[in-house]
Amino acid sequence: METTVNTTLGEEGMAERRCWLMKSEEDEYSIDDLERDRSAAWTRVRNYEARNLMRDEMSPGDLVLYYHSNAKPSGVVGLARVASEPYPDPTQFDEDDPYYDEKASREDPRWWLVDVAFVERFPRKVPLKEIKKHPELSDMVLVKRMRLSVQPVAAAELELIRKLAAGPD
DNA sequence: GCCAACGTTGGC
DNA sequence: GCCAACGTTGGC
Repeated sequence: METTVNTTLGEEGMAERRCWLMKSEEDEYSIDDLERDRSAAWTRVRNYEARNLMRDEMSPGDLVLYYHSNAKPSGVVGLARVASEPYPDPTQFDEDDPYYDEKASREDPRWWLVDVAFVERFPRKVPLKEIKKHPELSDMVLVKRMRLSVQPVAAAELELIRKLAAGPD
């Protein structure tokens, strides 16, 4: 019997679970930081497509591939999960924050986010280069497009990357 | 650190 | 509503 994410992680509920990939620059906020903090508000996303996914599509419990961008090499380093309902990104209201948005108001927030919780660090990083080599992963948004820091991932893609993370081949 | 890709802004 | 200028992402 094939091991599935649901059984290995003991997820509660049988509802259909969506999967995601979220990028973070390794020296900005790494998976080590997330493990230390246990969870984090995914602040300062200022891209509408990424916002829409967090605001409209994510559900608590959804699994998230944690991706280090600007790393050596860049790649998927672990697993997280969506840990809250969407709520307004507080940094948009903070005049001292570089991501302050003067067009946003508390009555009409522009930027939304979710909390993300640490699940596991993979035994090894799966580099982007390796992901690009796998025909089964050629439809990933990560491969087809650049510059989208929050993106959907198929369950089969997530499973394969977890397997690759257990060891090459 | 370079620079290509590409999303956003703003003049018209 | 077009599109050039601009700014940012993110691989390398």
